[in-house]
Amino acid sequence: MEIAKTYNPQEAESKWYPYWMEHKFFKSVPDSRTPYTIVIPPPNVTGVLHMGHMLNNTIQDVLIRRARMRGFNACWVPGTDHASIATEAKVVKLLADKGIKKTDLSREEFLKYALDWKEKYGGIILEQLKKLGASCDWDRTRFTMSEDMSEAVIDVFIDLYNKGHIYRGVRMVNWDPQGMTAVSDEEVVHKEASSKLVFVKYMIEGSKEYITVATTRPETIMGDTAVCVHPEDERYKHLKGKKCIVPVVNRAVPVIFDTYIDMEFGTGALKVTPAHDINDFNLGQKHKLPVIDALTPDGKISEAAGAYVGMDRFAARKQIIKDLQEQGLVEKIEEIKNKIGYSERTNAVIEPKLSMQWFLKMGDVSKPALEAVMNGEVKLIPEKFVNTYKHWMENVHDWCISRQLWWGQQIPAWYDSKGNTVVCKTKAEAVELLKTKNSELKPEEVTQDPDVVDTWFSSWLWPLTVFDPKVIQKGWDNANEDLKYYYPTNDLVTAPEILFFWVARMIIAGKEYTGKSPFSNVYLTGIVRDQLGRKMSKSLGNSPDPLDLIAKYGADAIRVGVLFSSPAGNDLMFDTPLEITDETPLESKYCEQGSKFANKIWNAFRLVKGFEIGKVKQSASAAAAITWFENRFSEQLEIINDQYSKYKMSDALMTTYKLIWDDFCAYYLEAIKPEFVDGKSMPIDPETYYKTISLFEDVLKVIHPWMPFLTEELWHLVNKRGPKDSIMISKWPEVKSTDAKLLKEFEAVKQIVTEVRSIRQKKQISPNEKLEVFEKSDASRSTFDDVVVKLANLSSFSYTKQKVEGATSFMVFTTEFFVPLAKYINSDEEKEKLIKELDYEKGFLKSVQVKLANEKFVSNAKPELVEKERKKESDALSKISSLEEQLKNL
RNA sequence: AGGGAUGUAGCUUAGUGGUUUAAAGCGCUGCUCUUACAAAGCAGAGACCGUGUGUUCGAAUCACACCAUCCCUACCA
Repeated sequence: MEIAKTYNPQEAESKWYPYWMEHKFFKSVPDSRTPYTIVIPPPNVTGVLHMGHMLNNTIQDVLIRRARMRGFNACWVPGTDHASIATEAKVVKLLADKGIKKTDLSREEFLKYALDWKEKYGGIILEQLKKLGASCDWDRTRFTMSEDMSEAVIDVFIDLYNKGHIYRGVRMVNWDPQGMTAVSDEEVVHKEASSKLVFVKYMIEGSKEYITVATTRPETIMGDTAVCVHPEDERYKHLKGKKCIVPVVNRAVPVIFDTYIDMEFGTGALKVTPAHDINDFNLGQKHKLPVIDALTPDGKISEAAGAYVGMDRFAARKQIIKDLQEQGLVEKIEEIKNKIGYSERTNAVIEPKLSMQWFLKMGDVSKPALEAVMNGEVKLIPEKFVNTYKHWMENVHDWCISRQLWWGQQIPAWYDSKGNTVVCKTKAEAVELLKTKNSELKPEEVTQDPDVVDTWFSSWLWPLTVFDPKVIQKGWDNANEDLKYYYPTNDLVTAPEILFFWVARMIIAGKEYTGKSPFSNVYLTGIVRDQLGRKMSKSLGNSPDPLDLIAKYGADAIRVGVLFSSPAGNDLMFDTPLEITDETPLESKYCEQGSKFANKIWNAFRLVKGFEIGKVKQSASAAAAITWFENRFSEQLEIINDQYSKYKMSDALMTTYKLIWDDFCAYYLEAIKPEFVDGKSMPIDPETYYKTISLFEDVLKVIHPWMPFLTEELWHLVNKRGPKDSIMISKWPEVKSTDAKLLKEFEAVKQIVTEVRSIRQKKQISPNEKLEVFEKSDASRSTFDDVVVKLANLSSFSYTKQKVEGATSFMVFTTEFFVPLAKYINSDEEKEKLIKELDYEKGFLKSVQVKLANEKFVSNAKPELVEKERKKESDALSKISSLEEQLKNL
């Protein structure tokens, strides 16, 4: 069979993913094995795969594939999140394009459109994950708004309400005028902006005097109900009891005094707009001021404002400034920097707005969740996030959980016409309950709250309800087999930015409903940035489409590429071009390294496959190489396992990479490779051949979590396989005890080989010319002599008790080696080399001797350390005397 | 404004008081198409570990200050 010279990833990817699916290798059902479980952070139904998903899901897949091979019952639960605001916005826009207004539709009609949209587009991202090789149990695919999952959300709402954790009230909330809904504190992104600070004159009633206030939001002037100054402020003390005239609407409002005011800022006078600023609202409460809501929910000037009605808030701002300037009421305008809140979902400027909302009291429920992280029940990786977590949990505000949307779980609160409220599941129950408060109740007047709950109020149940949606109703003790088996899950892999949004809240819900945290470890990935350190985003145009990268380099290469330099919690500076356009080629050195690695392994296979088995005896070098590689493999595997256990993913990958490239390919395969004689390969002995196949299989196994497609392809080529076989379900290799002395000896072999190669390089001696090497030692033979002969291409490797004349020399550890090279020796070069080495050794010796001469070191340092230094000293001395002798002989 | 994190070769990282005078991968330079792989092989150059001051017999590693970058929290109109 002709084997392609280069690995073709596309072919393997299209072959093996369907194979895995067909044989249900991803599927998990409870059994007697120990479970290993990951629930996916459900991507939005509106989402498409981006680099963040790429990183995140590769890590999850590596963890789950390795766990599966280690004999755990591995279960990775996939699914999507309904994303209220984003999805509703998408559907509203889609309808608008068809000329349909949301307000023209009934709730049911709208939800039908939304569901259709979800059916059509909501699964795209999951299909994309398959291209990556994600080994999710697709039979368990969940959706946060499916009927059973939604019912659990409603049950939780009712339960928490009955426990007194949920309340309804008028509060200042973050209003998204584009999404036309409240959003939580966590969904507001504050960004620095340069704004105009407008100094506006407010005339004092019945006087020609005026007071100047500074504002960045002139469009809220119509909502002003006072001007506030500091009671100690000498400039304004005389205004006590006076009123001033609000411009535009010419309303007289009181001048009030409060220590809240910062006298230094602006003019020390603040216009008070209780409906549009949280602090003004508090001031208004304190001073019993009226509230005038000057804005409509969609961010336009309201009827109540009395002027500029219907104008957009930003247009109104400009217009008002212009009009005030014309009236001579603007004293000056300054440019200032301030922070402006934007909606995470729609990017609209957030408007503080008073409104009636539902809240979850966070005080009590958050305590067990804080404790779980502090006492190590939940480990955050890296640990540095514990501080951040603690800070947030100790300063947590009540959570606004209602959203003025239709796409989501409708709040199970019911009202009558007299202002009574009950919380329960069905209208029938509500009627009964309301009757106890209102004896004249007519069933038809009972209405349900039109709002839905925050999406996070549903996804915080994710690790529970993906297994048993009924757990809230039945209680943890009656949970189904799945939940009992898989919960608590093991690892959660997610981005630090949703540590509070989601992770903290899942712990809260887990603690509340099962008494247990939903996972043991939370691995927080870095943020994927470009080479300038900017977060990759659509709007910047610096984010490559992962599918394009996969098409170019192959999925395995990308998986390896993104993890090569991404330690936990540190951002990943990805190296694709700064601007992704159709013209610039999509290039990434990281991915290239990944694809070169795939090709390297592929070619190692080609070599092995080309071996011809013959009736020959195993060579000494092959036997020695096998022993060495078995030891080396175990030694490195132990390190790799340890790195995994510490979630040092990049390190585990790098160690694996070097084990394969350097040890397996560059040393092992070179050592066992049969000789070429007269342009023909000699046959290999069966023992070495079969051992090599088995070692190759071990090597494939340890890289399989990273490169599932390539390894599956080779798994089937390297040996005969049954019809249902897969490397996916093979066993992760065991660590065996290793011979440290032997490993150390081979390190010397590597150095000898390097030294000989270096001599060839310097003397321009062809790699084909065989050389002779002598080791100055009392020994007469050691295990790896034949390996040295082979790798360094020697005619002989022998031992001598005296120095060899007419030879160049080198040292490995403290042993001297000679290479007779009479015709190549150039004593000047030799001298130079020796002097350079001698200088280094003398410098080193000095640094050691300084330490040893220091009495305080000798008396204070641990005895074994002093011993070590003495050993260093004697080694250096022996090297120096040997070097000096060589110099003398030249 | 407050809090936190990070700063080690051109890039990405490892190293958290003494295992050679700082390690690796990529990149770079030079040489080699040697029959698995030029998507390769071989060799080499390259960092006084952000800056400064301390603690210590000894500091990349600990402390303090400063600088830079990033993140989080906060109502400065």
